[in-house]
Amino acid sequence: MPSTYRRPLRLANPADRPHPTGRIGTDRPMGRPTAVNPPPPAKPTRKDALSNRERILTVARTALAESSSASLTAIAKQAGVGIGTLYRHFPTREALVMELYRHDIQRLIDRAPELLREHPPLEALRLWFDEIAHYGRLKYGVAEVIHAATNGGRDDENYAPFVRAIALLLDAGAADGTLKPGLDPEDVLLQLSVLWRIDPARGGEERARRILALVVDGLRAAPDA
Amino acid sequence: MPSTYRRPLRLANPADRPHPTGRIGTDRPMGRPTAVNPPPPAKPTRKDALSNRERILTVARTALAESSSASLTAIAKQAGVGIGTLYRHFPTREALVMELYRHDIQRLIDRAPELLREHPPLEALRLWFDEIAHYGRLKYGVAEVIHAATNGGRDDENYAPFVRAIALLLDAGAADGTLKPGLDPEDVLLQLSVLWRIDPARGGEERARRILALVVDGLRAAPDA
DNA sequence: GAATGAAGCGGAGGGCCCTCCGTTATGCCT
DNA sequence: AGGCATAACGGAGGGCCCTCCGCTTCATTC
Repeated sequence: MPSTYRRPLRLANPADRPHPTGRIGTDRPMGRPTAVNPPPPAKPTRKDALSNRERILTVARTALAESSSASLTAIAKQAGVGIGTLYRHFPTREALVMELYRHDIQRLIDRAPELLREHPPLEALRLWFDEIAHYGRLKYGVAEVIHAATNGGRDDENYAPFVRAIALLLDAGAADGTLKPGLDPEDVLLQLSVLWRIDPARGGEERARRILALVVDGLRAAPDA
Repeated sequence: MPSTYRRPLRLANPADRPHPTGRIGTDRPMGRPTAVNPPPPAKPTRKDALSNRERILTVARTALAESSSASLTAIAKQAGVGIGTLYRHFPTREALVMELYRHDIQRLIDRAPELLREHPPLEALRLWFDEIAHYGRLKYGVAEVIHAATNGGRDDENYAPFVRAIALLLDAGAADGTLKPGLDPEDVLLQLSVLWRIDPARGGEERARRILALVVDGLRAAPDA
């Protein structure tokens, strides 16, 4: 019987909070970029580091699947690694979760242009939203992206592509006149953040769909113009 | 120099979390209701309890105004009261904040019927949203209400009236055909929860207004029906 | 005014988050 | 092979949240 600790889940003014910085792979003065040399989230070069990273991810995947609020301490322990190591690899909880969802998120991002090729913009947007609503993992993935970005994390790594995907859809809709022109993709992204506040147990999916439909309607061009 | 603790602000599946229960005023077997006898949030009867409660509120008001994420520990200490006492009075952080915002929230709720008397429904809804966007305190107050409710708190105490206020506006709009019929007020409330994710520092107010405008448009009756 | 029982107090205790930094061990170079 | 610089490790430490429960102090009764 674990404990009865109820996770904070604070509701703080974003402006209050400092912001974290990852470190792995950054210590190196980074001589001439060898080939593929993505900045902070670069995969560690040392063998032990790499294996640790994998181990953490494996453990985290199952642990977080069971209870999305599993403690990092527990994950570290179960992965046989010090808490400091976990943080070295994933400077924030979001970073860890993001890594787990990265594939799903990326697939979602890729879907935007695909859908646009197969459907008219408005329809594409609808379908895209549907995918988000349908796959719980995507919902939480999206939530993480928004969350990280909102908290001043400047987590452009994952945030920017997402915004671009939305912008793509919005622009297409603006071009053919079905959506309002000049919409801010970040506004829309923010509206999606509602999704993770929905209790999935109590008619979650249904509610999610309803709300997304409302959002789409809000984005449509005013027909009386 | 305080500390560098970065508040969790977790992003957990609501279903994972147990839920708290207040206690003050509930120990008494509550004989025949004396007159005004609201259930749990009843004001304590003992003199010391009452003064403590006031003291906590006073301290909390200024502390939270300074930094919306002030620690409860600090507040308790500053109020010259044990942490246990603080929790006895306000079983959760939301409860405390809610109490501070109670007046503002109540005023906002009261505004709904007032606005409906003075304006057509759609306009009333717009104005109501404007008030939320404009007063930061309301924004955070609203956030707390939603937050508490969303976390299975069944915090009907504050949640229900709010939902009713929205329902009022929606019904009026449905009646005169400017809003969609059959809208779920809780869906709308949930959409408002976006507001507190907006960083107030970076063009917050402007963004809030934009998004609220989108929300309203989403609620409007489809003119092509 | 004393007795008494329950409301209320308060802080220890368990759990978590995250940072810091002394220690370890790996990759690379000679 | 041996040495070295340093990437990476890991856990102590400081801070926070929240619960539990023995002790204190009102308020009420006699």
